[in-house]
Amino acid sequence: MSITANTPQVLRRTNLKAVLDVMRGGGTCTGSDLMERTGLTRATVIAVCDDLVRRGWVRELVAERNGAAQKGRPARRFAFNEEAGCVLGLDLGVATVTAQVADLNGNVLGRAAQRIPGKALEATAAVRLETITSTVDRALQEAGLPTTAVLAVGIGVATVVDRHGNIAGGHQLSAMFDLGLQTEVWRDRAWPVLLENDANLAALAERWRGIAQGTDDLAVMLTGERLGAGLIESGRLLHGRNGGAGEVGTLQLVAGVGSRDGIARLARQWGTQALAEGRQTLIRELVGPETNRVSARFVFEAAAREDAVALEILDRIARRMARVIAVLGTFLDPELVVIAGAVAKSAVALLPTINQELPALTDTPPRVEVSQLGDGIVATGAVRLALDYVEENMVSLTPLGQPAVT
Amino acid sequence: MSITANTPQVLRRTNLKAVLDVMRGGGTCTGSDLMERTGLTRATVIAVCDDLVRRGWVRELVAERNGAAQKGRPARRFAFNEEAGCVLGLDLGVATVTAQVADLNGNVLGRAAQRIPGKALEATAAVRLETITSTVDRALQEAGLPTTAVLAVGIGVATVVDRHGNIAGGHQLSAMFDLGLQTEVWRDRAWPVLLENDANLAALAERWRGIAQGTDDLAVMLTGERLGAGLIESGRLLHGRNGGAGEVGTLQLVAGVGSRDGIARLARQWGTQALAEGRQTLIRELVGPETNRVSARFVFEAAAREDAVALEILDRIARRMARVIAVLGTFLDPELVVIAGAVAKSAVALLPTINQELPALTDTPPRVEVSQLGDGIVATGAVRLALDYVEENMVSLTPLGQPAVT
DNA sequence: TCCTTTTATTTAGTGTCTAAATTTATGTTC
DNA sequence: GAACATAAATTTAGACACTAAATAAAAGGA
Repeated sequence: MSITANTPQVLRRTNLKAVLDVMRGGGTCTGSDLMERTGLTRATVIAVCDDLVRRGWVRELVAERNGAAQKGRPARRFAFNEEAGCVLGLDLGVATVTAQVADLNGNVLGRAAQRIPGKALEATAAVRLETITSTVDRALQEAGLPTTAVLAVGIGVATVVDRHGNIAGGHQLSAMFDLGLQTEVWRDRAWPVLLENDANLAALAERWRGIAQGTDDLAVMLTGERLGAGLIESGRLLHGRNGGAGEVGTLQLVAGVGSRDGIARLARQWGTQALAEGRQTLIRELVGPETNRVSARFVFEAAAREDAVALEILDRIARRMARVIAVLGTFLDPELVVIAGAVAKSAVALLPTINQELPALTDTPPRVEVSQLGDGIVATGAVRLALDYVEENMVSLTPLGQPAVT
Repeated sequence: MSITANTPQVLRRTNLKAVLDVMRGGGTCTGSDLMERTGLTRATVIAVCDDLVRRGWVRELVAERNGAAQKGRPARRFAFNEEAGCVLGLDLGVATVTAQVADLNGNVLGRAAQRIPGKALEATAAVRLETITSTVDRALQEAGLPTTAVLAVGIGVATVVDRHGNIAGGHQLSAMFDLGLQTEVWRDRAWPVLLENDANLAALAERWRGIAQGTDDLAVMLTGERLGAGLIESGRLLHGRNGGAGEVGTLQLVAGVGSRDGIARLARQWGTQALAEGRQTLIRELVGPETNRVSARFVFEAAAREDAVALEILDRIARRMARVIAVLGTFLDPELVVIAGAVAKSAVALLPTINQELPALTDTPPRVEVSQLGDGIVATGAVRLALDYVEENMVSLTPLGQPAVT
């Protein structure tokens, strides 16, 4: 069991990959472009391209005289064939299933979302699986693609997943998501299924399409009902021994530092408490006189209107977040911490307090930003995860509508 | 700028490396052994071995009839040539310089240690460099090796170092160690110099020769006057954006959680305090009546003799360590946390309390152990760092006493 | 039409591997 | 000791993948 390369064909595979890496991400390439970017000779580059076209990953464009007068023999133009297949990104929440279908450049071709019917927490595995499959099928239908087009499926779940994609038992919600997605379900569809923690996928998403582009060291706090962090160091996700890395929610440190609860739950909790104490606040108006069912939204709205009680709640939340971020910053030294999740939009209000608190808590406060990616963040990360898999294994996968090629 | 492989020679280089990886770590190999371990054919394996012998990294042993009667043509026997060069591991402390010389299997051939003359904190760069060089030369002399035998130098420093081996400015002690070791000093000796944080090297050492062998996810708390952690996830050191990962000392969280100070300093501090308060304790006897200069050793010794005040101090230290370990465990999910450093031996006394405290602080308490490596831990890690470099670059380096080979 | 430019393609040569045949150096058996 | 068995090394032939250099193709411009 060691790093072995044997046949000369390994060389070709390496070069196939090198050329694909250059081509991917759009734009057309000429042989000369590829020579420059890969360092290979023209003969090799063309041979590799022909190989890729034959395999279906690349298409050759008809030589179009493109504007500017060009001397010399026209170059053959190649482009990555983003339609050689698609990937699926799933966000399995406690109550909702979200699916995205994307082509191999990551362009979203279809979306679907469904609630788990009935009481989500009590749903059986069968009901859950049924919902997942039908959501996937709807998204594929919208994209106009058959199940055979799917090259990989990335799935985000709200529990601990180790680095091999196995759900770690004994954790909160672990039973709920341990549905045999990798092996049993979709066995007939033969999809490679990649499970990952939702906060980790949020981190992939921020680095791919969010505010963390170009950042190799970051933490994304995915907050809502729960609180979890996705950690990327040197461009790689951190999992820890059992996938528990970033599970800041399980930290029960001295009062106030630990926080099993996300921003939304804290806002609701403390808002409800304020009402129960009969305090004078706009939250009462927003909730209505009849009930005490505070939602996070009401607290943030009241705060936006300068309500003192709501502002105090936000202040408490921000201080708690600052503490968690300070610890993250000290232990991992990320370049950037992103606050993401259901309440990200409202979280902008927390930034001033957080940034004000941080210097007192750590010598090297990280930059803190709020995510702009919105609801689809986990599904987007799941798409990225699936794309990573496909890109890594392209040479051994068979693209859509192509016979197997050796 | 992309992953490129071109000539068929790349294949050979990969296979050279594969064969070396099998051979390294002692023992002799026959062609058949290598065939099995690398998956290459006999013809290739022999060709690669001949190549390695020619380059000087491998030596062929005289065919010795080894005990058991062997049918067939005797196999040629090859062994990694651990004397093809050596590496240097340095531990630059605030007041002391420690050097180890090791062969390419990591066997220590020479050691030396020297104190920085005069007041260490006030020593000039010139004095410091002089001490370093003379310590190195002594160690080489003991090993009986010329400076030309050195293939790489690993250096541990007690400050923040980023993943490229650059000392991050603006940190505690950063100026003290930023001596131009990589470029200016030893320019004439042309050694590759690899700088790394001391706690990180302690982590490498524990994984190589210590209690963490076979562990891919671990944290090593290097504690003494300072407190720093070396973090390994999935077998790789974590640095963070600026190398600050693991600098738990800079954490100024709510009372008691932060800890700029290591175990030794806390023991001294709290011991001194107890004396100042005039409490009845064995520490007084150990220190002597004349003075109040408590050292950590006295506190631990008093505790070993069941002194109530000393035991209370140990309890406080253990609780503080438990908090830091709990945070580490929660954020990074290591398999193992090792307590190392000057006070490691005494730290055994802390284990019961730490293990008792942990479950209340985190849902997933890591295993906690005490290092057995002793004083040389950082230098050992530095040797490992240098070996890693040499092993990675073996194909492009020139071993001792060999002409350059292409 | 001829020249220049840029690119593609072909050809010859080299390095590396595998697979199969051959040789070598031993032990075993009669 | 000759014949046989065995395990390993070595040689040979063939397959690939690459480079480098020569050749061919497809344009624009004088």
